[in-house]
Amino acid sequence: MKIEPELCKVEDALGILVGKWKPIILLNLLKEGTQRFSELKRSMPGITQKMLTKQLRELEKEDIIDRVVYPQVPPKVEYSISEYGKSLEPILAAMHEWGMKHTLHKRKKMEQKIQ
Amino acid sequence: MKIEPELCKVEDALGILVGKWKPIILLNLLKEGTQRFSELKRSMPGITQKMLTKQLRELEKEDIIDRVVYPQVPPKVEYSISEYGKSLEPILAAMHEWGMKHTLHKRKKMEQKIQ
DNA sequence: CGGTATCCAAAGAGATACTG
DNA sequence: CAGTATCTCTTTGGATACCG
Repeated sequence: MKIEPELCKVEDALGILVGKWKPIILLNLLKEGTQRFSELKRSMPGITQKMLTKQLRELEKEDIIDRVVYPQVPPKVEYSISEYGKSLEPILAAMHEWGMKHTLHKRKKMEQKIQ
Repeated sequence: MKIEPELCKVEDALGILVGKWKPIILLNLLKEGTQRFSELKRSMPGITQKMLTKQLRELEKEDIIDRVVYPQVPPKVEYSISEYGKSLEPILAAMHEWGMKHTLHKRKKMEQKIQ
Protein backbone atom coordinates (compact mmCIF):
# COMPACT_ATOMS: atom_id res chain seq x y z
CA MET A 1 0.00 0.00 0.00
CA LYS A 2 1.68 3.16 -1.18
CA ILE A 3 -1.22 5.53 -0.83
CA GLU A 4 -0.51 8.49 1.36
CA PRO A 5 -3.74 9.51 3.01
CA GLU A 6 -2.67 13.14 2.90
CA LEU A 7 -2.34 12.98 -0.86
CA CYS A 8 -5.39 10.87 -1.29
CA LYS A 9 -7.13 11.21 -4.61
CA VAL A 10 -9.71 8.54 -3.91
CA GLU A 11 -12.22 11.29 -3.27
CA ASP A 12 -11.82 12.48 -6.83
CA ALA A 13 -12.84 9.13 -8.26
CA LEU A 14 -15.63 8.85 -5.74
CA GLY A 15 -16.87 12.28 -6.71
CA ILE A 16 -17.33 11.08 -10.27
CA LEU A 17 -18.91 7.75 -9.41
CA VAL A 18 -21.18 8.86 -6.63
CA GLY A 19 -24.73 9.74 -7.28
CA LYS A 20 -27.48 7.25 -7.16
CA TRP A 21 -27.48 6.70 -10.91
CA LYS A 22 -24.01 7.38 -12.25
CA PRO A 23 -22.59 3.87 -12.11
CA ILE A 24 -25.58 2.43 -13.88
CA ILE A 25 -25.44 5.14 -16.54
CA LEU A 26 -21.76 4.44 -17.16
CA LEU A 27 -22.29 0.70 -17.21
CA ASN A 28 -25.09 1.14 -19.70
CA LEU A 29 -23.04 3.30 -22.03
CA LEU A 30 -20.03 1.00 -21.73
CA LYS A 31 -22.13 -2.02 -22.57
CA GLU A 32 -24.52 -0.65 -25.16
CA GLY A 33 -22.39 2.08 -26.68
CA THR A 34 -23.92 5.32 -27.90
CA GLN A 35 -27.46 5.87 -26.69
CA ARG A 36 -30.14 8.48 -26.96
CA PHE A 37 -31.61 10.22 -23.93
CA SER A 38 -34.85 8.28 -24.16
CA GLU A 39 -33.05 4.96 -24.54
CA LEU A 40 -31.06 5.63 -21.40
CA LYS A 41 -34.20 6.61 -19.55
CA ARG A 42 -35.99 3.45 -20.64
CA SER A 43 -33.16 1.28 -19.41
CA MET A 44 -33.29 2.86 -15.96
CA PRO A 45 -36.79 2.35 -14.62
CA GLY A 46 -37.43 4.72 -11.77
CA ILE A 47 -35.13 7.54 -12.75
CA THR A 48 -36.75 10.90 -13.39
CA GLN A 49 -35.96 13.08 -16.37
CA LYS A 50 -34.55 15.69 -14.06
CA MET A 51 -32.15 13.29 -12.37
CA LEU A 52 -30.99 11.73 -15.62
CA THR A 53 -30.29 15.15 -17.09
CA LYS A 54 -28.41 16.24 -14.00
CA GLN A 55 -26.23 13.15 -13.82
CA LEU A 56 -25.46 13.33 -17.54
CA ARG A 57 -24.47 16.99 -17.26
CA GLU A 58 -22.11 16.23 -14.41
CA LEU A 59 -20.48 13.35 -16.23
CA GLU A 60 -20.15 15.52 -19.32
CA LYS A 61 -18.54 18.30 -17.32
CA GLU A 62 -15.85 15.89 -16.13
CA ASP A 63 -15.24 14.73 -19.71
CA ILE A 64 -16.40 11.22 -18.87
CA ILE A 65 -19.10 11.18 -21.51
CA ASP A 66 -19.64 12.90 -24.85
CA ARG A 67 -22.89 14.61 -25.74
CA VAL A 68 -23.86 15.18 -29.36
CA VAL A 69 -26.90 17.28 -30.27
CA TYR A 70 -28.49 16.91 -33.68
CA PRO A 71 -30.19 20.20 -34.58
CA GLN A 72 -33.44 18.78 -35.87
CA VAL A 73 -37.09 18.45 -34.97
CA PRO A 74 -37.84 16.42 -33.00
CA PRO A 75 -34.53 16.84 -31.15
CA LYS A 76 -32.04 14.04 -30.99
CA VAL A 77 -29.23 13.85 -28.44
CA GLU A 78 -26.74 11.04 -28.24
CA TYR A 79 -24.55 10.13 -25.30
CA SER A 80 -21.46 7.97 -25.28
CA ILE A 81 -18.46 7.18 -23.11
CA SER A 82 -15.46 9.33 -23.97
CA GLU A 83 -12.02 7.84 -24.44
CA TYR A 84 -11.10 9.33 -21.12
CA GLY A 85 -14.21 7.90 -19.52
CA LYS A 86 -13.20 4.40 -20.55
CA SER A 87 -10.35 4.61 -18.07
CA LEU A 88 -12.95 4.25 -15.33
CA GLU A 89 -13.86 0.76 -16.46
CA PRO A 90 -11.31 -1.06 -14.24
CA ILE A 91 -12.73 0.67 -11.19
CA LEU A 92 -16.29 -0.21 -12.08
CA ALA A 93 -15.23 -3.79 -12.76
CA ALA A 94 -13.36 -4.01 -9.44
CA MET A 95 -16.35 -2.62 -7.58
CA HIS A 96 -18.69 -4.99 -9.30
CA GLU A 97 -16.54 -7.96 -8.44
CA TRP A 98 -16.28 -6.88 -4.83
CA GLY A 99 -20.03 -6.25 -4.74
CA MET A 100 -20.65 -9.85 -5.82
CA LYS A 101 -18.48 -11.13 -2.98
CA HIS A 102 -20.20 -8.79 -0.57
CA THR A 103 -23.60 -10.15 -1.54
CA LEU A 104 -22.41 -13.65 -0.59
CA HIS A 105 -20.89 -12.32 2.61
CA LYS A 106 -24.16 -10.75 3.66
CA ARG A 107 -26.05 -13.93 2.86
CA LYS A 108 -23.73 -16.00 5.06
CA LYS A 109 -24.14 -13.51 7.86
CA MET A 110 -27.91 -13.74 7.61
CA GLU A 111 -27.82 -17.52 7.72
CA GLN A 112 -25.70 -17.42 10.87
CA LYS A 113 -28.23 -15.20 12.53
CA ILE A 114 -31.07 -17.55 11.70
CA GLN A 115 -29.37 -20.53 13.27
CA MET B 1 -16.94 -5.99 -20.05
CA LYS B 2 -19.12 -8.72 -18.63
CA ILE B 3 -21.08 -6.65 -16.19
CA GLU B 4 -24.81 -6.86 -16.70
CA PRO B 5 -26.30 -3.58 -15.59
CA GLU B 6 -29.38 -5.39 -14.35
CA LEU B 7 -27.29 -7.47 -11.99
CA CYS B 8 -25.05 -4.62 -11.08
CA LYS B 9 -23.44 -4.83 -7.66
CA VAL B 10 -21.38 -1.71 -8.07
CA GLU B 11 -23.85 0.11 -5.85
CA ASP B 12 -22.99 -2.22 -2.99
CA ALA B 13 -19.33 -1.31 -3.09
CA LEU B 14 -20.23 2.34 -3.53
CA GLY B 15 -22.53 2.14 -0.54
CA ILE B 16 -19.60 1.11 1.63
CA LEU B 17 -17.13 3.62 0.28
CA VAL B 18 -19.40 6.62 0.09
CA GLY B 19 -19.49 9.13 2.84
CA LYS B 20 -17.28 12.12 3.05
CA TRP B 21 -14.80 10.41 5.35
CA LYS B 22 -14.92 6.68 4.78
CA PRO B 23 -12.15 6.34 2.22
CA ILE B 24 -9.76 8.36 4.32
CA ILE B 25 -10.62 6.34 7.42
CA LEU B 26 -9.99 3.08 5.57
CA LEU B 27 -6.77 4.38 4.06
CA ASN B 28 -5.61 5.44 7.49
CA LEU B 29 -6.34 2.08 9.06
CA LEU B 30 -4.78 0.21 6.15
CA LYS B 31 -1.62 2.28 6.36
CA GLU B 32 -1.23 2.74 10.09
CA GLY B 33 -2.86 -0.43 11.35
CA THR B 34 -4.83 -0.48 14.59
CA GLN B 35 -5.67 2.97 15.90
CA ARG B 36 -7.53 4.52 18.78
CA PHE B 37 -10.48 6.80 18.31
CA SER B 38 -8.49 9.89 19.23
CA GLU B 39 -5.64 8.96 16.91
CA LEU B 40 -8.03 8.63 14.01
CA LYS B 41 -9.59 11.95 14.86
CA ARG B 42 -6.23 13.67 15.02
CA SER B 43 -5.24 12.37 11.59
CA MET B 44 -8.39 13.79 10.04
CA PRO B 45 -8.43 17.50 10.73
CA GLY B 46 -11.91 18.86 10.23
CA ILE B 47 -13.94 15.79 11.06
CA THR B 48 -16.31 16.08 14.01
CA GLN B 49 -16.63 13.46 16.71
CA LYS B 50 -20.17 12.79 15.65
CA MET B 51 -19.22 12.11 12.04
CA LEU B 52 -16.25 9.95 12.92
CA THR B 53 -18.40 7.86 15.24
CA LYS B 54 -21.11 7.51 12.64
CA GLN B 55 -18.77 6.47 9.85
CA LEU B 56 -17.00 3.97 12.11
CA ARG B 57 -20.31 2.45 13.18
CA GLU B 58 -21.37 2.00 9.56
CA LEU B 59 -18.10 0.40 8.58
CA GLU B 60 -18.31 -1.87 11.61
CA LYS B 61 -21.83 -2.91 10.71
CA GLU B 62 -20.64 -4.05 7.29
CA ASP B 63 -17.80 -6.02 8.90
CA ILE B 64 -15.20 -3.84 7.21
CA ILE B 65 -13.55 -2.81 10.46
CA ASP B 66 -13.17 -4.34 13.91
CA ARG B 67 -13.89 -2.41 17.09
CA VAL B 68 -12.37 -3.47 20.40
CA VAL B 69 -13.41 -1.82 23.65
CA TYR B 70 -11.15 -2.07 26.67
CA PRO B 71 -13.27 -1.82 29.81
CA GLN B 72 -11.11 0.59 31.74
CA VAL B 73 -11.03 4.18 32.89
CA PRO B 74 -10.36 6.27 30.94
CA PRO B 75 -11.97 4.29 28.12
CA LYS B 76 -9.88 2.91 25.28
CA VAL B 77 -11.31 1.80 21.95
CA GLU B 78 -9.25 0.45 19.10
CA TYR B 79 -10.22 0.22 15.48
CA SER B 80 -8.64 -1.90 12.76
CA ILE B 81 -9.37 -3.20 9.29
CA SER B 82 -10.94 -6.65 9.35
CA GLU B 83 -9.69 -9.45 7.14
CA TYR B 84 -12.79 -8.97 5.06
CA GLY B 85 -12.20 -5.23 4.90
CA LYS B 86 -8.79 -5.78 3.38
CA SER B 87 -10.48 -7.05 0.24
CA LEU B 88 -11.46 -3.44 -0.45
CA GLU B 89 -7.86 -2.40 -0.89
CA PRO B 90 -7.68 -3.08 -4.66
CA ILE B 91 -10.65 -0.81 -5.19
CA LEU B 92 -9.19 1.98 -3.10
CA ALA B 93 -5.89 1.61 -4.92
CA ALA B 94 -7.60 1.68 -8.33
CA MET B 95 -9.56 4.76 -7.36
CA HIS B 96 -6.47 6.47 -6.05
CA GLU B 97 -4.57 5.76 -9.24
CA TRP B 98 -7.41 7.03 -11.36
CA GLY B 99 -7.73 10.09 -9.15
CA MET B 100 -4.09 10.94 -9.78
CA LYS B 101 -4.64 10.77 -13.54
CA HIS B 102 -7.77 12.84 -13.17
CA THR B 103 -5.86 15.55 -11.35
CA LEU B 104 -3.50 15.81 -14.31
CA HIS B 105 -6.42 15.77 -16.73
CA LYS B 106 -8.07 18.66 -14.96
CA ARG B 107 -4.82 20.63 -14.93
CA LYS B 108 -4.40 20.18 -18.69
CA LYS B 109 -7.95 21.32 -19.24
CA MET B 110 -7.36 24.45 -17.18
CA GLU B 111 -4.20 25.29 -19.12
CA GLN B 112 -6.10 25.01 -22.38
CA LYS B 113 -8.71 27.43 -21.13
CA ILE B 114 -6.10 29.98 -20.15
CA GLN B 115 -4.52 30.03 -23.62
C1' DC C 1 -11.53 9.18 26.47
C1' DG C 2 -14.97 8.12 23.66
C1' DG C 3 -18.80 8.80 23.01
C1' DT C 4 -24.70 10.71 22.88
C1' DA C 5 -28.33 14.15 22.25
C1' DT C 6 -30.19 18.07 20.12
C1' DC C 7 -30.78 21.54 16.84
C1' DC C 8 -30.03 23.50 12.39
C1' DA C 9 -28.35 24.40 7.56
C1' DA C 10 -27.25 22.59 3.12
C1' DA C 11 -27.33 19.23 -0.32
C1' DG C 12 -29.70 15.38 -2.66
C1' DA C 13 -33.58 13.53 -4.68
C1' DG C 14 -38.68 12.91 -6.10
C1' DA C 15 -43.17 14.61 -8.25
C1' DT C 16 -45.34 17.40 -11.30
C1' DA C 17 -46.05 20.80 -14.82
C1' DC C 18 -44.44 23.34 -18.68
C1' DT C 19 -41.49 24.34 -23.29
C1' DG C 20 -38.60 24.96 -27.85
C1' DC D 1 -37.76 14.43 -27.87
C1' DA D 2 -35.18 16.29 -24.56
C1' DG D 3 -35.18 18.96 -21.71
C1' DT D 4 -36.42 23.39 -17.61
C1' DA D 5 -38.78 25.21 -13.52
C1' DT D 6 -40.73 24.84 -9.14
C1' DC D 7 -41.99 22.89 -4.90
C1' DT D 8 -41.28 19.61 -1.43
C1' DC D 9 -39.36 15.82 1.32
C1' DT D 10 -35.45 13.40 2.89
C1' DT D 11 -30.75 12.68 3.84
C1' DT D 12 -26.14 14.57 5.19
C1' DG D 13 -23.33 17.10 7.67
C1' DG D 14 -21.83 20.64 11.09
C1' DA D 15 -21.97 23.05 15.86
C1' DT D 16 -22.58 22.66 20.43
C1' DA D 17 -23.46 20.71 24.88
C1' DC D 18 -23.55 16.99 27.96
C1' DC D 19 -22.36 12.05 29.96
C1' DG D 20 -20.25 7.50 31.99
